[in-house]
Amino acid sequence: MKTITIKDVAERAGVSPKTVSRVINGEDHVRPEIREAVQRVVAELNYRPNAFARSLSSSRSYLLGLFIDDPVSGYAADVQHGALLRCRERSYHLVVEPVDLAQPGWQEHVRGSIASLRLDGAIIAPPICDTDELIDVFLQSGIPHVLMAPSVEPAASGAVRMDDHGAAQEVAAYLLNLGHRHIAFLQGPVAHHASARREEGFRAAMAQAGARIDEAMIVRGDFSFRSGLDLGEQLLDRPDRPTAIFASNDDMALGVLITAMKLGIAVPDALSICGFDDAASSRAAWPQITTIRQPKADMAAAAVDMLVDPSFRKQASSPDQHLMLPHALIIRGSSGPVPD
Amino acid sequence: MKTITIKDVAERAGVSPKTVSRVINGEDHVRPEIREAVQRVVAELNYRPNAFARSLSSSRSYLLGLFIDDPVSGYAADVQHGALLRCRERSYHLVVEPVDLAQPGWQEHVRGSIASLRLDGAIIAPPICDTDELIDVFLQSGIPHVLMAPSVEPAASGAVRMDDHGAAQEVAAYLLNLGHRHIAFLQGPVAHHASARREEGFRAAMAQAGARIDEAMIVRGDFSFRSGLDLGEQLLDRPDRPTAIFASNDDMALGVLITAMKLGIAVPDALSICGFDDAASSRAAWPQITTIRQPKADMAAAAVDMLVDPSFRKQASSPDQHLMLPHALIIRGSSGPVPD
DNA sequence: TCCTTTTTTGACATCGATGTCAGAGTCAGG
DNA sequence: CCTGACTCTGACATCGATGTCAAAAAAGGA
Repeated sequence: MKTITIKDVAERAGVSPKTVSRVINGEDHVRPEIREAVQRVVAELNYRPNAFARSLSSSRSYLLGLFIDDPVSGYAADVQHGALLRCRERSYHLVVEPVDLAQPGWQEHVRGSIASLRLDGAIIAPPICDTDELIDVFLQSGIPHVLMAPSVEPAASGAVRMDDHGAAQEVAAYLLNLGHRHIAFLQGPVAHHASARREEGFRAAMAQAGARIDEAMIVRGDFSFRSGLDLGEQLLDRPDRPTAIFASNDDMALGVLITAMKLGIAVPDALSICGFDDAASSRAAWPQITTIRQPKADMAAAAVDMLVDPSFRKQASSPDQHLMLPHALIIRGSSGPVPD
Repeated sequence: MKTITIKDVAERAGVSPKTVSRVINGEDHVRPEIREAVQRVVAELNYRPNAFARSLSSSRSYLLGLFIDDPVSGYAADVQHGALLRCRERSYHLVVEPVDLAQPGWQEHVRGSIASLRLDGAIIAPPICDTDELIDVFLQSGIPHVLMAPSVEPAASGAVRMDDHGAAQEVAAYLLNLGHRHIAFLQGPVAHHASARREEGFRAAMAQAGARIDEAMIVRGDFSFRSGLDLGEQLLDRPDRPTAIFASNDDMALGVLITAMKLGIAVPDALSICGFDDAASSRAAWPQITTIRQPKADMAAAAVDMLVDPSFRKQASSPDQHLMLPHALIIRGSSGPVPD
C-alpha cells in the first residue's frame, strides 16, 4: 500500500506542506476556507502523519512511558488501562516498560528507553516509585515524570495519590459504627508505604472511638492471598477471636474469607471482613468483600494529563502538581453488625 | 542534557557515521579492529540511537502492536507480559492498542495506529482474532500479523495456538480415571471457539471411555465468575447431582467451588472440580483448582518471534507459520477419586 | 610488480514531518 | 494613496539515522 505523505495532501489542496502541517496541528494563522479545504483533502486521502517523522523534527515524541514493577498484577492492568485510554484521547501513545529491580543493569535499561524513545514523560507506578535510584535516573534525564501513590513527594517530581490514611479511617469507623470493638488489622509488606498509612488511619479511628487496640491483633502479611489464608487461620483459631478483620488489601481479605469458610465461621454473621483496593478478588467470592475503591485508573489518567499539560512540562515544580484523588467506601456482603 | 548523535561517535572514533551505523546494526564488512574501536566509543559516550530517526530512514519501526479486546483481564496481562519480555530481548518495543468492537469507528482507530506508527507487525489476541473485519484491516494494510488461538486459520495470517481439544480430553480422561462417570461440563460463550473445542475434547474422552453423557449436565456459561456461581447452584441443587464438574475456564470453576462451599458440599471429597487456563483465580481459593496450564506468555513470545523473523516477514504464507504450543494438566486439591 | 577481484569505507541523498524566517497580502488610519 | 502593523503563507534548513553507490584499500593471482 502506498503511503500518503504531507506533500500529497499539500499538492492536492494546492497549498504548501507547511500549511497542511499547521492545519493538522491546529495552529493559528490559517484562513478558515483553506483550513477546511485541507481538512477535506486529509479526510479524502485518509492521510495519517508519520509519527516518527513528526517526532524527529519536532522535539516531542508523543510517547509516554509507564514504568512498572510487576506488569502482570491486577493493579498494573487497571493503571495501564486508565493511562491508555487517556493517552488515546490526547493522541499520545503509551509504552509499558517493566522494571525489575532484582536484575542488575536495570538502570541502563531505563536510561536506554528514555534516550532512544525520547519519551515525553513517564509514569512511575508503586512500589518502585519509592526507589530513589530510579527517580534519580529521571531527574538526571530531565524528563517530566509523575509518581503514583509515592510515600514521599520529591519536590522535582509530580505525584498523584489517594488518601490512604483517610480511607482506612473510614473503613475502621464504619466497623466501629456497626458495634465492632474487637478488630484485627492485617498489615502489608514493610516496604509498601501506603500500607503503613492505612495502618495509621486504622489506629486513628480506633483511638478516636476510644477503642482499645490489641497489638496481638495487628499482624503482618505481604499482600498475598496466601498470607491472608495463614494469618486468617492464626487469628480465627484462637478463643478470643476478633469480630471483624480489616485487611489492608483485597487479596489478603479474600484469604481470610476462605479460611473463615473452611473453619465454618459465618460471614458476615459471625465475622465481618473488609479489604482495600476494590480488586477483582473482592468480587470473586461469596459474599463479596466490603472494600475501598482506589481510583487506580483515574490516578493514571490524571498522571497522563499532568504530563501532557504544557504548563506542567515547563515548570518542573509548581504547587498544584501534587494531586489527590477521591476514593469510596464500597459496602458489600462481607461486613455486618457485630454478633450478640 | 545534550543528546549524543551518531556523528559524535563517528568523529571521536575517527570514522564515518555510516560505519558506526554498520557496527551498531551488526552488519558485515567492518574490520574487527574498527568495530571494536567504535564499540568502545559507543560505550564511553553511552550513545543510544534515536529510534525515530532510525525508523524514518529505514523502513522498519521496531514496533509491534498488541491488539486486544479487554486489556484489564488477567489473560491480557499474561499475554502482554510474555510479548513484552520477548520484545525487549529482541530490542523491539510493544504498543498495546485496545480495540473496542462495540464502539463505532474502531476500524479507523486501528488503521490509524498502523499507518501512523508504521507497525512492523501485530499480535491479535482472542477473542477479536476471530473478527473477520479486523483481520481484513491487517490484510489490506499488508502488515505481518499473528493471531492468538484463533478459531480458524486464515491462509495469509500467522497463528499461534494450543491444543484445546486435546487438553480438555486430558482433563476428562483424568476425571474418568478417578472413577467419575457422572460429569458435568460448563460451556463458555458461543462466540468463543476455543470453548467449543474444549467441549468436543470432553465429549471425545467420554465417548472413548464409553461413558454416557447426560445432556442436562452440559450447561452454557459466559466465562464469568458469576455464571459459575449460578450454574453451580443449578447443577448441585438437584438430587442426581454430578460427582465432578469440568468448567471450561477457571473463573467459572471458582464460582462452582464457592457455591459448593455455600451448599456445604465437600471438595474434593464429595465433588471434584476442574477448570481451564491456570488463571490467578484457580489459585485464589482453597482448595486450589485442578486446571490446564495454557501457555499464554509463551504463545505471545512465539508470536513476537514469528513477526520479527525475517523469513516470516517476507513470505506471508508458509507451512510453519502455524504454531502449536504444549499445555499441561495441573492437578491440585479440587479433584479426587469419586465418592463411594 | 601489476592487474583483477573482493572487501571496506564514506559521500551524499533520503525518509516525512516541523522550525525559522522572510515575503506577500490585508487592513486601518492619516 | 501611502505607511506601518498585522495576518498568512511558503522556501528552505533541519532532526538523526540508513540506503545507494562509487571510491579506496586489501587480497589474490600471474
